[in-house]
Amino acid sequence: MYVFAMAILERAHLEIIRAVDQQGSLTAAAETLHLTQSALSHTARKLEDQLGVAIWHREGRSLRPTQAGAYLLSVANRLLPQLDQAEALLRQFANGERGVLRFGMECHPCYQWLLKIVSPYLAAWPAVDVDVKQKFQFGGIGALFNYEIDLLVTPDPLYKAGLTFTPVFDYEQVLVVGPGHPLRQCAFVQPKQLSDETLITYPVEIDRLDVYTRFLTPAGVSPRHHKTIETTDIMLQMVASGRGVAALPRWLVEEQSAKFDVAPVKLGRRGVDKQIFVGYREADAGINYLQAFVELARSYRQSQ
Amino acid sequence: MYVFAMAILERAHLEIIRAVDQQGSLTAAAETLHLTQSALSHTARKLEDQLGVAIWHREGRSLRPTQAGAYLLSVANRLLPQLDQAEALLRQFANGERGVLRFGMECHPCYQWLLKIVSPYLAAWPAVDVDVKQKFQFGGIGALFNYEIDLLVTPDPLYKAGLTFTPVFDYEQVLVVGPGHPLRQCAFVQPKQLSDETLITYPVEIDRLDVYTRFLTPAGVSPRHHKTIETTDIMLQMVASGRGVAALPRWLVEEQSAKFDVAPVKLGRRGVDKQIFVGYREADAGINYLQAFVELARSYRQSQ
DNA sequence: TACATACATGAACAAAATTAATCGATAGAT
DNA sequence: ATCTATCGATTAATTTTGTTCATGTATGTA
Repeated sequence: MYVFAMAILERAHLEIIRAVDQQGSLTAAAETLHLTQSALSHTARKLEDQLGVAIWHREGRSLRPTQAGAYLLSVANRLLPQLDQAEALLRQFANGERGVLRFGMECHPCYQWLLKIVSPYLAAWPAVDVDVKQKFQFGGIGALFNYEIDLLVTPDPLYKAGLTFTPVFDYEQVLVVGPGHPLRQCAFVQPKQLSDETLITYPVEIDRLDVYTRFLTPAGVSPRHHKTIETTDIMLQMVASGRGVAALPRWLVEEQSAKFDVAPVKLGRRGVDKQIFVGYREADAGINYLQAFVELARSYRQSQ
Repeated sequence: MYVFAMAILERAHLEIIRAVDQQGSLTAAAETLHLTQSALSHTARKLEDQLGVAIWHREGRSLRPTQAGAYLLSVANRLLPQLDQAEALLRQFANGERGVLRFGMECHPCYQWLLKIVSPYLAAWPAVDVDVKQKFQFGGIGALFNYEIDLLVTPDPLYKAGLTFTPVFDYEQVLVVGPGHPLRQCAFVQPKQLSDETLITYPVEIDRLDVYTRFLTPAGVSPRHHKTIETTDIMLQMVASGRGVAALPRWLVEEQSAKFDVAPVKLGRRGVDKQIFVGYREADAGINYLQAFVELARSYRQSQ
């Protein structure tokens, strides 16, 4: 394995130089390296020939490092531990103990959900790092295929060859109203009842908003105004102060009702039920820290 | 060359990983490494098998690094330059451009002389480092044989097999007297004239002091007092203030006479002439930065 | 002087890495 | 849609390299 004509110094040479220094003789070094003395003698001489420098002074039957040898020893002591560590780390990669889990998020409630689940996961997998990305040039599915992310959290699974989606969270999408809102006491709201309201949503395309696709649009209704807000907290603040109504997961509203004076109202008689899925490449099914995340997510779903 | 069963990651692997990243494909990498595409493909696959980790995702006809691959790339970018630099430095060793010249000093005037000559030498050989040692368990010759030092500067050459000595400096050892000293006007001093004096010398054994071995002892004379002082400056200060007389090289006294009010007096009618030699191992005769030092020293001798 | 120990050497052998030839897949051009 | 150039994988043959075995030489020691 010579790769370049120029490259002479191999890892094995450094191992030999270090072993000879530690053991004090070629023969002893050969033993620790599980080789014969002859093999080391040959290799050492060849290295010296190629470098054009003596590495040891031969004085009778002992080897004393030359200046070049002393320098090489310092190189060996510096670089060999780094190579050893690299191999150890790769072994962790191989065993699936170490890795980076890159999440892609396609919806705002997904993000809220991930926050809850990531912290027990990190505790269980200390050698795994987590990264979250939210913008994708070719959509979440494309990011999965391009290996930009490893897990996609989305309400819209796409059953496509090479990808696996698993439901991890069920929730009901509800209307959120502020204090003293006329709809607050209703068992449910009908589309027409929003035609005079200001609807506040996250800033995404309308066909990705369930209030539209599964509630307003089928009934041919539009709200009087439509405002977009980035963050959930501000959105709830707006609703609590009577500036409009919003559509959010019921669990999120209930969690935040202690903080903001808001109440959930069912969307339509039947309600709007949603699911969040995680998707990953089938090729990655064997990565155990990835599987572990999916399992953890599923177990959370059971417990609710 | 496998050395350990454990060691997998070789320099060549890192070269391949770096080249594939830089060139963008196996085929292009093979070209820059002067190998065939097949060779790289084999080596890469074998490495992945041994590590148990994929280094690249194979997507159609392109290679995209996996997490492990990205990590290995960072290792390669960190370690390969260090290996390259080590080889470059060894090449300098091989060409005799680089090295460390370790001096051993066996006499105080030798040290004074070395100080004068080292600075032009360092200017001429910027890649050579100089180190000076003054204490030796088995004497200067022993230090030479033990490779503790590379050059011995001494007034006492020992023509022994394996060593070469060259005279590099001739000087006259003289008595140094202070202002108003009765001997100051004499053309020379005789041993008896020192029997009432205080003699100041460096702190070494008497049989290594030329005032004794070549002047006082042959005449059976001893000075009244004998004091020892480490440093030349303090010694001259003592002499200048009339606390005693000393024996030093004439050139040193003349150099310092501007600074201290001292004068040289010949030791005996004939004077005491001395030589400084540098000795080195014959085995090192081929080291050109060592030869260069000896040459430089000799040329200084000529010019004086 | 004999003996043990350490490194060097040459030839034979074993184990690799490398190559050549070929295949299948893919992206881009016509 | 088809063709073509390009890329990586594969197999078998070849070459190179590393290792061992047996032996030699030098050195320090009982």
